[in-house]
This record gives sequence, C-alpha cells and structure tokens, in this order.
Amino acid sequence: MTDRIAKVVVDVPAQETNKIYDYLIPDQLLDGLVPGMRVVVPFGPRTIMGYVLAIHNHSERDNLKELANVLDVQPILTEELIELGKWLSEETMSYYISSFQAMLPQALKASYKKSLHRLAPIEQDALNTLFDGRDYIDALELLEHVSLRQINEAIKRGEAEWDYEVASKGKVKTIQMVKKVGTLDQFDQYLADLSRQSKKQFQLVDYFLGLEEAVPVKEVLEQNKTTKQTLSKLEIAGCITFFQGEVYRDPHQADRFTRSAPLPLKPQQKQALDKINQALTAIKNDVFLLHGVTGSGKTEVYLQAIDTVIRDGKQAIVLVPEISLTPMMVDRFKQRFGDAVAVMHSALSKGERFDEWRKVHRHEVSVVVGARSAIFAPFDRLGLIIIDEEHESSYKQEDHPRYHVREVAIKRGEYHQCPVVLGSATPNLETYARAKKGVFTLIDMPDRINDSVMPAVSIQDMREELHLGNRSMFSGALKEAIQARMDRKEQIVLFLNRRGYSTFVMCRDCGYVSECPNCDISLTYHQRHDQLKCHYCHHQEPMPKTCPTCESDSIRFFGTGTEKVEEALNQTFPEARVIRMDVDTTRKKGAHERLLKQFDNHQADILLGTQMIAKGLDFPKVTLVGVLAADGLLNLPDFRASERTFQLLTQVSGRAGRHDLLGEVIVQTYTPEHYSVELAQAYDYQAFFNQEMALRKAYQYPPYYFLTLITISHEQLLKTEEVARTVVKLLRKHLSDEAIILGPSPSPIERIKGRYRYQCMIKYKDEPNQKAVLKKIIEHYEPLKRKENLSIQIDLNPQQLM
DNA sequence: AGCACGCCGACT
DNA sequence: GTCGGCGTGCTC
Repeated sequence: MTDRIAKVVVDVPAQETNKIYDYLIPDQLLDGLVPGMRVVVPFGPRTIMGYVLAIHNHSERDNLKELANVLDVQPILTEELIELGKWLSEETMSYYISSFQAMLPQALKASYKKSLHRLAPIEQDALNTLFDGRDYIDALELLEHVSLRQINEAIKRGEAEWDYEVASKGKVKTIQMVKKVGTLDQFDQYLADLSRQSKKQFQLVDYFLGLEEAVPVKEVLEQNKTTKQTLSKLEIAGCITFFQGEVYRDPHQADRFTRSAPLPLKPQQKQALDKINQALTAIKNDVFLLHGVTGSGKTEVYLQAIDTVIRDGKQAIVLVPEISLTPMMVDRFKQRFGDAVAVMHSALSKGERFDEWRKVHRHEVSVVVGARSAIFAPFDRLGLIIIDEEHESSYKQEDHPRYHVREVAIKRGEYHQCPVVLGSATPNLETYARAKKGVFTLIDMPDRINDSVMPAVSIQDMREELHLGNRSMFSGALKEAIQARMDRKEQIVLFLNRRGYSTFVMCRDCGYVSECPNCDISLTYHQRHDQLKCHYCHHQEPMPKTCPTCESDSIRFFGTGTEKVEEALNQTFPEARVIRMDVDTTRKKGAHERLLKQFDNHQADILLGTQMIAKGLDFPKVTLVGVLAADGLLNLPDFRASERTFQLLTQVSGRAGRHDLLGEVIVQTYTPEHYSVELAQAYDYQAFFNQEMALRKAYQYPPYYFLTLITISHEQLLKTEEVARTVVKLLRKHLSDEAIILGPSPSPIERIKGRYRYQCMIKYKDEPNQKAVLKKIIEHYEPLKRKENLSIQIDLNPQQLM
C-alpha cells in the first residue's frame, strides 16, 4: 500500500496549533506530492496553507480530512531544511510555522481571500441584489452591507457557502515570448502567398528562419521596427507561436561586469586559504575564525575558497551585514563569479528577492551573497559558508524565531560536512573564546596587505576641552585636523551614534523634559520638520515655543545628534561640503548608494553619519576619521557595551588611510581612561579580550554563563509586575540551584508603545530543564495572553538587553 | 489566529 | 421574544 498520510504544519501561529497535523492524501494528489511542498488544507471551518513535513503510511488518529490542494510543483524545502526548521523552532522556542516562514521569501507566504459563493438565487432580496451578476463577493465588502445573520440563513438554506481561497503571495513574472514552430515548408508556403508589398513580412520570415531559440516579443518588434499586428500574421499561418515565458526581475540586469581574475596572495592569505582548502578537500565541517585586521585581504581569501568550491560542483553561502552589502561588495562577487551569484538583501523588492531565491532553488547559481536570511538558501550541495564581520549584531534576528545566524551556519555545516568561515577584525568575545579553546580553528591575519600601517589614533578628553573653555562639539585638535584636510583637498569621515538634532529638550527654568506619551523615553528634536520625535514608536509632535508646564521660553536643546553636528560644521567650516547619512537621509530607496557615490566622486568633503557609515566603506581620499562622542555606546545598560565600543572604534579607524595617503583618527570622549577606548587606540585586541574576559568571569556573563532574557509586557504596570514576580518565583522553584535568576526589574525602557515592560534574566551553565520549564510557564499564561494581551517574550542568548 | 457555539443583557 | 456582546474551546 502506498503512503497516504501527510504530516502538515499549518499556517496558524499560535501555541495550541503548534503541532503536526495529519491529512489524507487524495488519489489525484498522491502522485507527485513530496515533503517540502506547500499544501492547502481544511482546518476547522476554513481552509489554510500548510507545509508537508513528511509522508507516512499510518496515523495515530482516524477520521482524517483530505488535503484540498497542492501549491507547489517542486518542493520548496529540502529534507535538510525541514529538519533545520524543526531544530530552529525548538532551539528558539518559536512556532514551527514561524521558523519555516522565516526560512522562505515573503513571496511564498499564503494570501487568503474569503468570499461568499452564491449557489442559487437567495431569498433575501438585499443579499441577492448585492451579487449583481457576480457569483462571489469578498467577505469584507459583504459585511459592510448585510448582517452576518442574513448570510448564515442563506447558507443554512443552501443558497450560498463561504469560499476560502488560498494562493501564494508572490507572482512569477512572465513576459510574452515568441518562437519558431513552423517547418521550412510552412515558411515557404507562407512566402509564396505573400503580396509583394508585404515588406515587413518578408523581413520577419527572414528573421525567424535564422533564429532557433525563443525571444521576447518586445525584442522582435524593436529589432524589426514592426508591430504586434504584423507579427500575428505569422502566428495565424502557424509559423510561430506566442507563449508566456518566465523571467527574473534582475536588479543588476543592466550592469555588465568585467570579470576579475584571482589576485596574487600574500603569505598570510595563502596560509589562511590553505587551511580552508584542506578542510574543503577533507570534507570536514571545521569552523574557522579568520581574525584579520581591516585591510588584511580577507575578501580575496573568501573569493578563492569559493572558487575551489564551485570547481568541485558545490555551492557557497556568503553572509555579510546588511549595512555593508553595498554595491561595491556585490560588484566584487559579480566580477569574480558572474552569473553564478545571487544577491539577497533588503533593498530588493519582494519580487526581486523571490527571483533571486528561485535562482538558488533551481540551482542556477552556485553562490549566494546576502544578509542574515540568506543562510537558509535552499542549496543541496553546500560546500562552504562564510560569515563576514561575524561580530555584527544584525546577525541575530530580534523577532521570532530569535536565531543567531552563526548557530544556524554551524548546524548546516554539520549536515553538509562543510567548513564554516567566520571573519572579523574584532571577533565577538564568545567566538574568540571558542577559538582559543580549540572548538573553532583560529587563523590570524595580522598584517595589512598593502603594508600600510594602521592610522594613528589620538584621544581627545572632552572634559579638558570644557575646562579650557571650549564648549563646542569639536575639540581643538579635531577642528585643526578638519581644517588641514580641507586645505589639502582630502576627505573626512565623522561619526556620531545619534541621529536627529538633540537628544532631549529641557526647560531651564523648571527642568521639564519632553517625553513620549507612549514610551518612557525623551523625545528627540528633528530640526528639518521642527518636530519632536520618538525613535521607538514614531510618535511626533510639534516643538513647543514655550515650556508646556511653566510657560517659560528658556526651553533648550541638550545632547547632540547628527543634525546639530551638520549645523555646527556649516558654521565652523562654511566652505565645507557636508553629506549627512543617517536613517533620516537614507530612508528612500537608493539614497544610501547615491550619497556614497557623491562622496566617492569628491562632491563633498565631509561624510557625517551614524553607525551605518562605520562598516565596509573604503574611500582612498579619506585621511581623517573623527569619532565625536565615543561614550555614546559605553553608557548603555548592557554588559556588551565595552565590547561594542571597542569594535566600533576599531571599525571606524579602519576607514582612514587605506591607500597611499596616511590616515589619522581622532576620538573624542569624556572617559579617555576607559579600557575599551585605550585598547582600541592601541589596536590591541588581545589585551582587550583578556581584560573583558576577566570582567565577564567576575560578573558571570557570557561566555562563562549562558543567558536567557524574559520580557513581560502588559498595558497595566501592576499586572506586569505581578506576572514578572510570579515568573521569577516559578523559575526559582523549577530550575536547579546553580541557575542565577535576576529580577524582576523594569526593562531599560520601562514603557514602549503604551505597554509596561519588566524583565528577568537567567544565568546558567547547564540547565537541561530550562526550555521545558519555560514552556510550562508560557502555557500557564496562555489564557491571560489572549484575554488581556499579556506578552511573555523569551530570548535565549540575547544580544540586546533592551 | 479564526471561527462556532452558547450564555447573558438590551432592545423592538 | 430577538439581536448582538464576548467568553470558551477546537482546529488532523
């Protein structure tokens, strides 16, 4: 007997439905249905989408319903990805459906349409006339006009029924194509019948006789300067045929890339490549940490390792942080591997993303370069996974499933027995610790390939500047350095980790600070629109002219954002051309690229920006990098603050003097004696690692302890507190005595979007019970979750403690 | 998450 | 008496 039970995960993201359902496979679908396909299934009174995880020959239950339909011709998940999805759900405590959705492009999500289907004339006149010649009415439209009762009565009388339509969201783009189908005889016959005036027809016959493959109709018309009407004559004669052909929305279509050849390698690059190649030939799933300073030539090592992989007939995934997925980076891969590369990043439209994904799915490419989600590329012969800038926080997904791409990469590496390469100048502390322990293989690349030295970093103590009477945001040294670059026609990059104009607005008379009504956070002034904005819930309000409480007019801006720096730059250096780059100036599609190109063409002298300019940029004429306030990150309530500061300062310094001109870095700070500032100045990763590890050990943080962060939120403060307290109590009771449970305490931002937030943290070394306990707690609060909109979020190995 | 069922108060 | 509010339970 054939297997006819499909094991299905249904598209309902809820605790109670987070299980695998059994369906009977009807005869007509039996042929060709395989695991990994999307299906349409009846679920209660409606019809929804689901993923087939397996096909079995028996079920624990009887009275199974039948599958309604199949949405795919080919499976969209491989056996490996099905297992990976299940693992991901368990690992992150997410629903199965959420994991599978996260692994696939948006375009493969289901779209649902509910409508009323008229089967016979309806007694109820109002309802009947509403149909007005149609047989289906959309449910939303329907309910605007008639009551549910009337509809239900019609259904009961058998005059109508609900119809649930399930379709895939994304569309495959097609264009009209034409190809030759006629025989030579047919063409001859056609020519014989033509009148001598039909010049275009003769031309077209000629054209098609010399053509073997299909061509877009548009192209034929353009090339022959004719019209569809004329072309159709040949179709009627049976010489050619029209059809809809699939095409890719290719965002890089217009670009022609000159292919690049592998560059000669320096000894340290050769050594690194050799080690990776060894693992490639041995088919071993080693994890390498490529610790190489900025400019050490990591990318060329990646490129050449991938080359080996491709020549073996295998495939490679390259992950880069979203922010550094710049055209420059993409071009480098396109130049080396041409059409063998698919690119996936968030700047693509949903359709474009879908098409890049389909290239991978059909194995038309061997390399994917992309941001986080590209780790799920449906390759079947994976030979290598590379994660560049592995310390980047964007590799952790911050909503369900809360996965870290590094862990997924290692999992896939195990399955395919392929190496994973993590690259960084400032590795994540946990990664480096694993490398030192020998879990990962450490490869050092300490030298810059062009033998240039790292730029000198000088620290400016802003407290001293203040004592000297300098109340501006530029230290004397920075001001001088900027002026010098301006005089020499060189370029400058300035970095400030805060957008907007001011960080907060305060009344000098009464101390009033404008705060967001929904979030416990002060509002940021944005000069451009003269508005106060909340960066968390996007609330905005006009800037008050006088203090709302005491009506004094001494309401002032405090703190500094990029807008204010821009203004100050224009005042201090009136001749300087400044480009400001932050979320506010790059919101529009393509703005990011445009601004960078402008700067590259030296249409500006100063590039001023937030985090987004810290990575991957490489401009030959930049000889000065200024960090306006290194303390911005340092004072955040997060145990990783020092690490982030060190990483940021090092990354930013790497932007200066990468070429023949000597670079200089100036870091302004109020805490010059902080070790992450001092050691970044000395480019001493080792010392930083040692010092930070000692602190992590003393304060019981990763990598010495694992963390779990639980955030409870609710509209009422009291309820939030109460639940948080109970959660902690339950954890204390059910976890081992070795687990350290902190809290509950208000989250660093106690209220966001009108909801109070409390958190507690578990620090542990080995807690095999933890997930089961957490699951129990979640289940216990399930009713309250539905009834009062309570939310309990669990983040295993959190990267952000906010 | 929907959706049905069922129980209660507010109306013609 | 009927309409519609929402609390409860189920979905192979």
